[in-house]
Amino acid sequence: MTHILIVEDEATISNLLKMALEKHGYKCDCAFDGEMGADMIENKHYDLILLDVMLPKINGFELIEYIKGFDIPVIFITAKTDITSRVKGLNLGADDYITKPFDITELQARVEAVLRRYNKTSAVLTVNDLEINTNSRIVTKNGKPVELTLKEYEILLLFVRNKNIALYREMIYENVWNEPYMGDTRTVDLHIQRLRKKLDLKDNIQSVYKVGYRFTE
Amino acid sequence: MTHILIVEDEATISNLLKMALEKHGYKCDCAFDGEMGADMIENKHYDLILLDVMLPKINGFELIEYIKGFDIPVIFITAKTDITSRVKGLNLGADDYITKPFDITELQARVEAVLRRYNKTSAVLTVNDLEINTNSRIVTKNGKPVELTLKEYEILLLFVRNKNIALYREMIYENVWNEPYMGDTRTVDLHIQRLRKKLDLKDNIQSVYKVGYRFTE
DNA sequence: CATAATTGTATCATAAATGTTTCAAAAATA
DNA sequence: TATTTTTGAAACATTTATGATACAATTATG
Repeated sequence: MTHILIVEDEATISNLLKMALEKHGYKCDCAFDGEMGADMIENKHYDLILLDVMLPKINGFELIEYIKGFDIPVIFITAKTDITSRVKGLNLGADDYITKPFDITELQARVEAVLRRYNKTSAVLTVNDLEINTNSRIVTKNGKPVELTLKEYEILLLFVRNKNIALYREMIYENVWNEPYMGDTRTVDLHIQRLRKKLDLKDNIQSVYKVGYRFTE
Repeated sequence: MTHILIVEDEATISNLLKMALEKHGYKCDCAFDGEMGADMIENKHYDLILLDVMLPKINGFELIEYIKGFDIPVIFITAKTDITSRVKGLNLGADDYITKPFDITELQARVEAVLRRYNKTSAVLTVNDLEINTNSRIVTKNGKPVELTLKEYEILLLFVRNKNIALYREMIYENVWNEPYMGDTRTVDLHIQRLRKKLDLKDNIQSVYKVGYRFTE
């Protein structure tokens, strides 16, 4: 389980981040100021820190200095307008940054990229004759590349990362679309049908009546 | 991973350097005076040292003397006005120098040049019939030189160094332009179209719908 | 200072992705 | 088995992204 610490004083943003990341299988804790952040880092292991620059008590820059000794990757959160702070953050050793307001999908991609860089985990997911390269975003079936759209790709990724688990339509929708599921649409179904067709996954992607879908090997 | 030590007492400059270099894939540490620099060199391997002449405690000239035994290339940082120190530095064994205030792009080019000289790594990147000489900045296609503008050249370099990775527009922009990407412009797209046209890279530079572009062989 | 080269914006056309609707097929329920 | 509900499949409409071109603005160069 990958643990992420979110150091951010605005609860709205903090919660948004937490929800988005936990949906993708990360465990998140939140600290609301720099001091609290420092405390938490001391008492528990984290694999990644998301750090807002403008914090009460200890600010982001000071905290980064403090974190340095722990060898934990850091992604800075900063306002789009506040260029100088962002620059400063990177200087001090943040591994990446993301600007507010941010695109959740991109944030997730960056979190993964930073974690990959640190852990040297593979960027390639394999299921039978199916291969997903999360660096190049190229998907191959029996070695042959198959063009997937963004939604298709993200649904596939969700499935592969949640093998043998029946996923509710709601989960799928909220994970991929990053917005609340209002029910009664067939959008998810349609995309899954297209996925099945393109990758010949009739047997792997099973529909779970009244619930959603399940991916198996 | 190439490690660079920045020995510089002004945090602003130090940070600027670190940011610019880390964006281009170098890992940087900072020392804030000569003594600290000497310590760090003793305890860790560095591939290159950026060294300010005017330092507290031990000054740059003394430190250079000390470094000599380690066989690490050095680039001197010096004020524009202070020509004599520059000369002195070179005499003492600096491999290059850069004057404050400096142009980031030029600095990066010099860092690469010095590292190449030291490691005797090739200055020529080759992808199929495409050749990029990073010394002369001459790009040839099937042996024939092709004129590229600065932006085109840097985008191409970024692509060649990140083969088979889907790059977000934002990443491309911030790497090449060294400033934050505000979104919703077509600038990157346009330059990529020009690159494709000039070098006939329709197949190599693929657009990744809703994401950005990807360079493949 | 004038000219040329580069870079960036605006526009339109095209292509691709997405989502809704419809109807047929399948599954559950009684 | 009949009925209801859900899913599959196809066609269509809508939205969005990219390619291409022309032109404006900026920056370099002599």
